[in-house]
Order: sequence, then C-alpha cells, then structure tokens
Amino acid sequence: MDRENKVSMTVIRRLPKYYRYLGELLNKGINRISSQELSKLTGFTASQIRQDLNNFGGFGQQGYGYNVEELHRQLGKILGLDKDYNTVIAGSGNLGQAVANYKGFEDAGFKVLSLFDKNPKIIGLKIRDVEIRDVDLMEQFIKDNDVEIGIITTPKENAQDIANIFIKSEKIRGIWNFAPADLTVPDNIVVENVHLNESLFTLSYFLKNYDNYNI
Amino acid sequence: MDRENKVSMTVIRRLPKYYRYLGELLNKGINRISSQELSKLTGFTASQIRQDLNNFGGFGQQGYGYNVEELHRQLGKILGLDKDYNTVIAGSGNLGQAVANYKGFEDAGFKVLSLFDKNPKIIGLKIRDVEIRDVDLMEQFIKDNDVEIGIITTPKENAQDIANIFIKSEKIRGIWNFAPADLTVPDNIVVENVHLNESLFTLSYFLKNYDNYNI
DNA sequence: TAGATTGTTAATCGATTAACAATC
DNA sequence: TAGATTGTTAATCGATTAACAATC
Repeated sequence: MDRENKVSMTVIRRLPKYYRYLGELLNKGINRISSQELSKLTGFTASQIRQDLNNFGGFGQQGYGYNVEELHRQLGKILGLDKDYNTVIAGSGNLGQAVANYKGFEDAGFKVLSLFDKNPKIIGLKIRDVEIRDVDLMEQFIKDNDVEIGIITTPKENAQDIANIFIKSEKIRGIWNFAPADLTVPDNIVVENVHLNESLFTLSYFLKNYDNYNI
Repeated sequence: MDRENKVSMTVIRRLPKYYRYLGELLNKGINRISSQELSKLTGFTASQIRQDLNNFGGFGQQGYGYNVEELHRQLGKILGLDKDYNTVIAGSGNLGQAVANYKGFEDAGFKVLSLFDKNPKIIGLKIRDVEIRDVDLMEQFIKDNDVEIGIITTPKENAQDIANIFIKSEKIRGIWNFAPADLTVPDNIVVENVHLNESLFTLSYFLKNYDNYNI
C-alpha cells in the first residue's frame, strides 16, 4: 500500500466489484483477462480499470493482460480479505438474523460470534448455531472475544447507544451500520453505512424521472 | 424537473440524506434552516447544498434560508415519494422477510403486496399479514395487481431468473436487487443494487488501511 | 435600514478518458 | 518477430469550492 498518496474513495468502491468478477472467472476456470474484457463485464472503461489497478501496483503484463488468480488474490489482500474478523450483531430482528445467516460473509472470513438483543423473548434462541444474548452482556463479550467489527441492525432510535457500547469496549475498530442514522464515533473507528431507505428513494427517483434519463 | 440537462448521479444520491434530515427537523418542530446549518448536519458543504438544491429550483429565500416543511415536501416530490408503489418480494428468506417487515418502507409509500418463494415449506406462511406465495404464481400476480417494483432477495443463482419474470410481466418498472449479481434488463427498467458484500469489503479495506486515512 | 443568506458565476480540484511508448 | 496489451502521461470532462452580487 502506498502510504504517500492515499487512494480515492471512488476507486476503493470499485474494488469489490473487480474482486467479485475475478472470483467468478476463477470459478469458471478462466485464468487470463485483459482490461478490455474486464470492461465488458464490469461496465467500467478499460482505461479506468488499468488506472484503478495501478494505484496498487502493476499486476498485469504487456501483451498478455492479467492473471485472474493472481489479481483476485492481490485484490483480496488489498481489501483485507486475507484475514478473518470476529463480529457481533446488535439487533436480532429479521435484518440481524438475515445478516447472521448470510453465507457469503462467513465464506469471506467474517465470523458472527453472537447476536444481541434486549427482547427477553428471543434472548437464548440460536440462529444457525449463534446464540442471541442479552445486550447488557455485549460490552464484556466483545472484550472477552476480541471482536473487531460491530454490526448495527437495531431501529434507528437505538443505533447511537449501541455505537457507544462498541466505542466503550475499546475493541471494535469498524461499525457496519444498517440503521438510518449517522453515528458519531471517534476518529479511530471506521463506519460503513447501509442506508436502505436512501437506496430505495434513489430507485423511486429514477422511476419518477425515467423520461429524463432514457431518451 | 428540468428535461434539458439531467441531474448528475452524485447529486441524486445526496437527496435522500437531505430528505431524512429535513424530516427529523420537521419532527423537532424546527421550521427554518440555512445551508450552513444543514451543512453541519449532513457533512456536505453549504455551497454544495445550495448547488444541489438549485438543480431543481430556488427553494430558499435570501437572508432567511429554507423553510423546512416546504423543502421537505419538495424533495419528497422530486424523489417520487408523493405517490404509493406496489411491490413484491422474490425470495422469502430472512432478508426478504426483513424487507417486508421494515416499517419505514410502508411509511414512505412502498406497499409489499406479496412475498414469493419456491420452498413449499414456507409457501402459505404470512409475514405481517403478507402471504408467501409460490413463485410460479408471481408473473400473473404482478399483472393482476399493477406491481411496479420488484425486490430480489434470492441467492445470486436465481436473481437473473427472477428478473426475467419481472421483465416478462411487463408491469415492473424498477428492480431493487439485493443479490450480489449484476442483472441484465431492458433499458426501460431501472435497477438499484444493494450489494452488501461490496459494502462489507469496503469496511474491511478501511480497517486494513486505516493508517493511511487517519493521520 | 442593516444583516443574513441565497442563487449563481468563476476558479479550483479531482476523476475519467484518450493516447501511445514500453514491452511481453 | 509481429501483435497485443499494459502502464503511464496528457487532455478532457465533471464536480466541488469560493466568492459575491442580488435581495429578503
């Protein structure tokens, strides 16, 4: 990683898509790809793809292109997918359970150690071997189990309180926030938001303004 | 809406956030806000906020700022939230159920008429008054009920097949896709993706490369 | 009126695209 | 070697920020 000039957010947000397509190519047994072919798959221009990748190093070879397996592994490393992460989920409703069940996450090295909730009716239940515990036990659990990532799937009213517990634990380095609220956290904690409302409203915008965008 | 020069994607993606904060201000009974105050809330610059809003018209007043209620309503209209939408959910696992249960969507005018699945064990169940039906009945259901939005919460293997049913129905105008796959659809259908993997991988990137970004 | 804040133009900054020499 | 395709520089395009006259 180049410490001098940090890579821009627009580039970083494209990396997971490259990674996904390279994984699919790998599964198909394809072991070589050019920026032009990758352009057809991803919809980004070949020029942009080469620019993006060269932020991290010269992974290609003139006249040949890129080795799929090599590039996939390199991108995985760049994205931090070469290690495992312990996570907990705060909020054990449908969304929390959906995240806990999502096979793709475990495959990528994200391990859900426990769910938490404040509803006594569901505390003690198990979701795919993972127990739902009382949220009052969460801070200690995080400390005891070296949990690095906290996932918030509570209603928005409780999101900041949960974030505060994460902060207080002094173990959580990243928060994956599904609540439609902007969290206040110290500088050393990374927050990634999944704001479903905002996504749906964008869809709705394009439905309404369709005529302006397609002809 | 200005038919001449269409508004850029970067602007559109900020609108839901404005809308959310204005809604919160409205609930607090605040009826006036300046671009500078809105800047403090949203994190966008005051200049950018004024630029963004002026894509759609002059909603403010010199020396005063913006009327919260008026701006909130205008943004709702711009985002197409001034009407209701009928939706169906294909894939009735945890994620589909989570979406069906999400109170905020119904409040915003998105009505889930039915869930669908191919698993006989869950067909017939009800999620909050909404029945899970056999996916084989989906196309006809969409036609019979004027469904405009199709939501895909199936595994990625089935996502394109579901999209094809949506297309075939000739009623669906927008697809909200939660499967980690890029769908192929005709030009007249809008697709909005929620790629949870990509979001999580971005978080993971920043955890790994934290040192380059803070200090 | 005086003060505040918009709407809008101009300047800057950053991201994308084009082009091509390097080289496998 | 000839052809293909990268890595990288330069040109273009678009988005953000700064500045300020207009005006409530």
